[in-house]
Amino acid sequence: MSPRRLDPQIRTAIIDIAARLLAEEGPQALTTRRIAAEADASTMVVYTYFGAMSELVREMVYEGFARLQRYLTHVRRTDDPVADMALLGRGYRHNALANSHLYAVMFGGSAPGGFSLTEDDRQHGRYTLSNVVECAERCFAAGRFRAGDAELVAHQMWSATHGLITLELGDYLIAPYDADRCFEAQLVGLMVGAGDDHDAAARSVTASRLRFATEIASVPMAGPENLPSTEAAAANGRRRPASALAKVSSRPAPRRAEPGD
Amino acid sequence: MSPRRLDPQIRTAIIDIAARLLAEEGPQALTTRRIAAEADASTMVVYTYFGAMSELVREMVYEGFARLQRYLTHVRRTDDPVADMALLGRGYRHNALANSHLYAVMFGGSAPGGFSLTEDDRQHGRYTLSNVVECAERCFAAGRFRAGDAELVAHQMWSATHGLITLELGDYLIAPYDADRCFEAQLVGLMVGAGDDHDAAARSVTASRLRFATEIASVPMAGPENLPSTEAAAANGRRRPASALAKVSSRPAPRRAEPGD
DNA sequence: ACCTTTACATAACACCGTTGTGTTTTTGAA
DNA sequence: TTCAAAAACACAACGGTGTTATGTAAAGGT
Repeated sequence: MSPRRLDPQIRTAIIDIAARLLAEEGPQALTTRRIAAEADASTMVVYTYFGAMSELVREMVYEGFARLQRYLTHVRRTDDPVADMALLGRGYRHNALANSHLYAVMFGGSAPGGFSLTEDDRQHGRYTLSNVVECAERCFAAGRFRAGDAELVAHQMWSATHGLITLELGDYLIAPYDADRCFEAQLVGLMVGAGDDHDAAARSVTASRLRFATEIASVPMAGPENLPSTEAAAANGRRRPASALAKVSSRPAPRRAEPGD
Repeated sequence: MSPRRLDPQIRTAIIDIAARLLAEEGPQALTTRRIAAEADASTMVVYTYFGAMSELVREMVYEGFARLQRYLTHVRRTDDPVADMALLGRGYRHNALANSHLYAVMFGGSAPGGFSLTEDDRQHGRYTLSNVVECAERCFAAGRFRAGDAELVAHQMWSATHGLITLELGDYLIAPYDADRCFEAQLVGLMVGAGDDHDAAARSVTASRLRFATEIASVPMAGPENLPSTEAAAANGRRRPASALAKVSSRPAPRRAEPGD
């Protein structure tokens, strides 16, 4: 027996290409033929390296959860836990807007290539809530939130923020009730709903706005090349291999307003 | 000149079939060939009657907004406007769960047949908020909500409820933090966040739960046959024309828990 | 050097939305 | 009543999708 091994660099290159296509041109650009063309290969690469298109999408979903987690873990624990909580919300929204197409896949919005979330995938998503749960407990300890179930509070923060973001990505929030305005109001409303005093909540939300630039926007976010099961392959200096059909790309990803004011 | 007119009954029959396919088998069953087969016709019917698949989807989206509006307008205006507000939320969720696939299309979740929302479509969606805005104003007048922007409050109610529903439809909310529990907690949290006293909010939310059966669950919701531009055609007694390939249908729409407990 | 196992390319299959190409049917006017 | 124009409709095709069968070339342990 003497098989022939897969090239891990090709695997990461495929993920890189797919992530770029999803980010720049949306889910309808995520086709096996398009990916193969960008990689100067045949459509078989998707099946030899991932088994199916949906598994390739799943790899990107994992990367998406990892990025979200990275943002949330960069929120510092200060003596104003309500401001920390608001900043977690800002980080969540920042990640969703920076990777809007991927966010839609992660939370059931779109399903390119027949992809569907498994229970394991969803558990990855719920795991990121642990940051919020811990922060809610600190809000309890500080006497800012009404004593209760921290995990339940975290779910309320999550669902409300998720809803605002999906409406925003669906272009449902327009002036004068644009996403930024609704988000700021929602942050205060969530803190008050959890038990905080209105004026204190407003002050903490304002404080979190100032921390956004240093704790969220500046988080080093490497490209999709370093993924799970990527190991080395980063020592290689070249970028992607300059595809044959580098067509002028229909439209270069619609510019969206950044959340951090 | 002497053209040949379209049969309005066929048009409504197509919409009926498409709505049933979407509801029972999801967006992936909404294909021109499948619709044509169910209608014992060729795929051309979709194009002669609707121009394109996306326009047929648009008709169903309009019906979806009409149903949502019908639920919301059946919430009575009582002397407990906070309970009215909570019941609006229950009606919103009830409609979303009863027409989950359609709800996903209405708010950007899925896009069968290359459908995409136009600004006019979204305006239909925003219009249903007027019920909530009016209710928020009554909450202000009753001294229950902190004085402010009724439309902004309505947006907070909307985005939070929408977020919980999309997470619920994506199977992200599981025990012990299942959708019902999160929703009840969210209702109270939203009212408190808008300025209501916690105990008063809890009482009103509980009161709204009792009103659900009579004001929401019992709303007469006719099938998709009476749609805009349907006019008569209802005088016809027959149902759909018993398609040739009434295959045993993969799975009969997953059963979901009802919100009104 | 060999031989097995696998990667890979090519082409095909079944499906999709859409669109030509005819034919059939309706319908207002002569 | 007859006629002809215009549109509905069926059929088949076109370009696209994910996936798979088939053949070939290359890699690696013996």
